Formats: sequence, C-alpha cells, structure tokens
Amino acid sequence: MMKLLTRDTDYAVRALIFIGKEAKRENRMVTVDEIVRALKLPRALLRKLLQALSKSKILNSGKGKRGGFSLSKDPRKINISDIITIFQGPVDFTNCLLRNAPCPNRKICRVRKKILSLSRYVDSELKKITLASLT
Amino acid sequence: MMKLLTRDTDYAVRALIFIGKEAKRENRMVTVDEIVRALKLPRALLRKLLQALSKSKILNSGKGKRGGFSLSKDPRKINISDIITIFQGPVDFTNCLLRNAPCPNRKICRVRKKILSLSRYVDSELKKITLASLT
DNA sequence: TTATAATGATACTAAAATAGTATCATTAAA
DNA sequence: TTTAATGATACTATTTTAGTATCATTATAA
Ligand code: FES
Ligand code: FES
Repeated sequence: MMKLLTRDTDYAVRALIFIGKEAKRENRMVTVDEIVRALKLPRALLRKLLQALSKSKILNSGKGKRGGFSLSKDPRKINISDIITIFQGPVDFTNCLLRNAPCPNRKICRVRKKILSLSRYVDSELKKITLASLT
Repeated sequence: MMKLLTRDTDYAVRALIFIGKEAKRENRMVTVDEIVRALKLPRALLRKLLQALSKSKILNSGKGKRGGFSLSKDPRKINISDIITIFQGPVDFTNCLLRNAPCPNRKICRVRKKILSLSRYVDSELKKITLASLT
C-alpha cells in the first residue's frame, strides 16, 4: 500500500502530540516510559525516534534523574512536513530515474512537471498541519 | 527519497505514451523490442509491465508474428491514477498502524482526517493527468 | 506445415527501504 | 554514590522494490 507517512513519522507525530499536551498541563519533562505507557509504542524504537527529534531541535532533552523531553518551540511552529523531512527526507515526489541515473527527459517531461506541482501542493498543505492544529 | 510513482509505474507511463504516439501514426501493434529501442528500458522488465497492463485491460495484445500491443481505449480515458493502482495499489495515504494492527484511534484521529482529505485531492489530480494530456 | 516472431505465465534472485532491538556511555538529581 | 534518565551506535529482521530468466502458447508467412 502507498503511504505518505512511514511508521517512524507516524509514531513521532503521536509522541509529539502527547508531549505537547503533558507539557502544557504541567510544564515539565516527559519521559520515554510515560509515552510508552500512554501510547503503547515499542520502547526501543520510541527512544530512537525521540533522539532524532532532539538532534533536529524539535525537542529539548534533559539527561539524568528528572530528565526527559519537552517541545523546543511553539506547537504552532511544528508541522508535519518538518517531521516527514526528518524521518523520510523532504516531501518531493519527482524522482524519475533510468537504471539509477537521472532520466534524460527531465527538463522537458510533462509528467514530471505535473508531479512537481502536485508535490509542492502537498508539501504546502502538510506545512499547514501543525502540532497545535492537532491538539 | 519519497516517491509517488515507483519505477514500474514510471516506466509503464513512458511506454504507454510511446505506444499511443505510434498507434496514432500508423494504426498497428507496437512490439516490446521497438519500445526498448526507443526508450532504452530493460527488456525483461518491460515485458512484465506490459503484460500487467494487458491483463488490466489498458492494452490490447496480439500474439505471434505481427503481434504486439496497442491502447485498448481512448488516451483521454487512461490516467495516471489508474496506472498507479495497477502497480502500487490505490492512491490512499491513510495507513495508520500500530504493530501491524489498525490503530485504535482511527475513527477520531485528526491527523488521519487531514491526510485522508489530502490523499483524495491527490488522487483526483492524478485522475486529471491523462495519457492524452501527456502526448 | 513448419519455422519464426511475437506475447502469456510464472518462478526466481538481488537490492534497498522500512521496521525494530540491544547495549554501552554519559549525565543530573536525590 | 546510586539511580534514573537520555546519547550514540551497531545490529538483525521483514517487506517492498527492482530486475532476470525460462518455458508455454499462438498467429503469421514462407
Ligand atoms: S520520463 Fe523521466 S522525467 Fe519524465
Ligand atoms: S494515530 Fe492512528 S489513525 Fe491517527
């Protein structure tokens, strides 16, 4: 089946929504274990995902006791396109290849032109889906 | 990298465009070897793709000498969504899963709702990209 | 009527992307 | 100084994508 979000992205978004909610209520760090309990995601995997979000500056993290994660910015400034970019690369559907080399028709190809504009539209719509709009 | 069309779909579309052009000029069957010469696609793979298009009634085929393929319908009635469906399944981005089981939030999930409407939009746009519009 | 030139069906291998786990290192607080 | 947390990293498994090969069938033409 086709998918726009891979599992990594999907799980990351769910975790971010949860972190956003908790932080709002209590203004503190949220731990991996809390998220695992609430969302039933595989722990080892979730750790990897949150570490990536932290490296990408979407999350702040704190080590040691009382450590955990919190959103590093306003949930209105975090959108699905950003998260996809982290786990799947940029939203770009135009990948016409011929035996792993760029296809020579690229410049003039009408399929490519149409797919490109569609791709841009999708990206712009995904940028409108912010964490705030999901909470 | 993300992709909307896999290689199968991409090659199939190129082949269909070529078949459409040739058939218009000469009203005859086009063989795999002609397409291979013109488009430089791998022969064994192209055979498999055209056989699938034939099974799906997009192409007519003729066996034996003078055999080959031709479009089975008006190029205005063949669109990219159809071709994607054959090689990749239907255009549907909403596949939220939890350890391979459908995610329990599906009914109420706002992410899913937004992705669903985006997915429908993309499909409707892809349906507008017909073979005729590319020739 | 038979050689030939075409597709049909099908089975197979290879490579890449996705999905998921495990472990040791580091750090901050109690 | 123990403990509870994340950081870094290496690893395996599964699924999807990509691609090849071969024998069967059939229509034409010599
Ligand atoms: S055929 Fe390659 S860009 Fe369109
Ligand atoms: S979290 Fe599964 S449908 Fe949204």
